[in-house]
Amino acid sequence: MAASGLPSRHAWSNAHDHQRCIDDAVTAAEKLCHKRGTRLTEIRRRVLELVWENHQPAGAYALLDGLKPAHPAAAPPTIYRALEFLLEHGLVHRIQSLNAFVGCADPEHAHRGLFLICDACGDAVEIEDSGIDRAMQKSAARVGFTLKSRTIEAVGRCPQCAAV
Amino acid sequence: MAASGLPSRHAWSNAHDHQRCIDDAVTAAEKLCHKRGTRLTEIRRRVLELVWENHQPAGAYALLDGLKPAHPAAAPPTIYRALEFLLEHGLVHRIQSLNAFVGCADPEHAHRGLFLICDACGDAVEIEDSGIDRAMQKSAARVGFTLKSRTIEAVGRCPQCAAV
DNA sequence: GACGTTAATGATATAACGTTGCAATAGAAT
DNA sequence: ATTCTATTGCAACGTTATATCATTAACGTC
Repeated sequence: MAASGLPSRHAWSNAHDHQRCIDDAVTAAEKLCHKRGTRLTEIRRRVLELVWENHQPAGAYALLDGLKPAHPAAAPPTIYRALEFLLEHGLVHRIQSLNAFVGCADPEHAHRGLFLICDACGDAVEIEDSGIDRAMQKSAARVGFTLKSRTIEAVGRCPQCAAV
Repeated sequence: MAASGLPSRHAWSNAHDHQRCIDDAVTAAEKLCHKRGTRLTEIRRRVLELVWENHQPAGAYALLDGLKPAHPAAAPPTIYRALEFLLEHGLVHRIQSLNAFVGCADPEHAHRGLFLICDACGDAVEIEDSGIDRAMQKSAARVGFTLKSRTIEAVGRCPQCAAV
C-alpha cells in the first residue's frame, strides 16, 4: 500500500485516503446515533470531522478555532459539550497526557485501546491488546481493586520517525 | 498490622503510621539528592512532605496553598519548579488523568508503576506489574513502535470502599 | 396547530491548570 | 572576595475546563 500524499503528517499504521477516512467516521457516527436514538447535530458532526482531520491529538481550543468559521457563536462550552457527547458514545478518545482528543475508528467495540504517541511527529495511534487487559485485570484483582476504566498511553518513536 | 487512626481517609494498601511515612520519604529523598549532587531545598522538601500528606493525589494549587504559610512568596512557578525537580528524580509521580501528584515510595527503582484510583475515596495506589510491562513492550514491538515512557492509570473501587 | 417536554445551544464569567521571561539572590567553587 | 550557577521572586500570560442562566430547536401528544 503506497503512502499517499498527506500534507506534512503521516498516519503510520495504515495510510489510506484521508478525506474518505473522515467521511467514513462521520457516516459510522450517524448510523450509531440513529441506532441509539441520539442526534449527531451540526456542531457535533463538525467537531468529529475536525478531530479526524489529522492523527495528531487536537486540543479543545484548536477544535474551537476550527469550529468558529461555521459557528461564530461557538465558545468553550460549545466544544466541551460536543466532546462530552462524542466521548460518551465512544466516537472520540481523550488523551489524558496531552489534554487532547483523537477519533476512534471503532466506536461500537471495546473501549480498551492503548495509545502510542510519537514524540517526533505527534501522531497518536490506537491499538488493541487483550493481553494487557488481562494483565491489568489480574494485577487489580490481586489487591482487591475493582476496575471500571483505564488509561494507557505510551510515548515513543513511531516506525516512520525512527527510520529517519 | 492494625489500622491506625488516619484522619478521615485511608491508605488501603498497607496502613502504617502516617507521619513516619512522610519522614521516611523525606529522609530517603535527602539521601538520594546528596548522592546525586543535587539539593533538596526547603521548598522542595516542603512540597514533598505535602504530597505525602495523604494518599489522594494533590493538585498543584492545593500544594501551593500548603506551601504558602512557610513561603508566602510562593507562586505557581514555585510549585511547578519544585514538582519538576521531584518528578525528575522520581520522588513523585504525576497522575495524568487528574492533573495531580502523589509521592513515590521507591524513587530509585523502576518508574513503571501503575496507578489504581478509587472513585469513592480518591486514594491512589501505585503497584508494580512486570506482566503489563511485558505485554506493552510486545504490543508496541508488533507495530514497530519504540517505547520510551508510559502512563497507566485505572479508575475503580478500592477494597475498603467496595466493602461498604 | 397549540402545548409541554426534553435536549441542545448561546452568552458570559470564572475557576483551574500550566508556562514564560527576566531580574534578584543564595550556594558552591576557585 | 569573586565568579559561576542554580534557585527563587515576581508578574503576566496562555490554555483547559466548569458554572450558570437564558434561549431555542426537536419531538411527541392531544
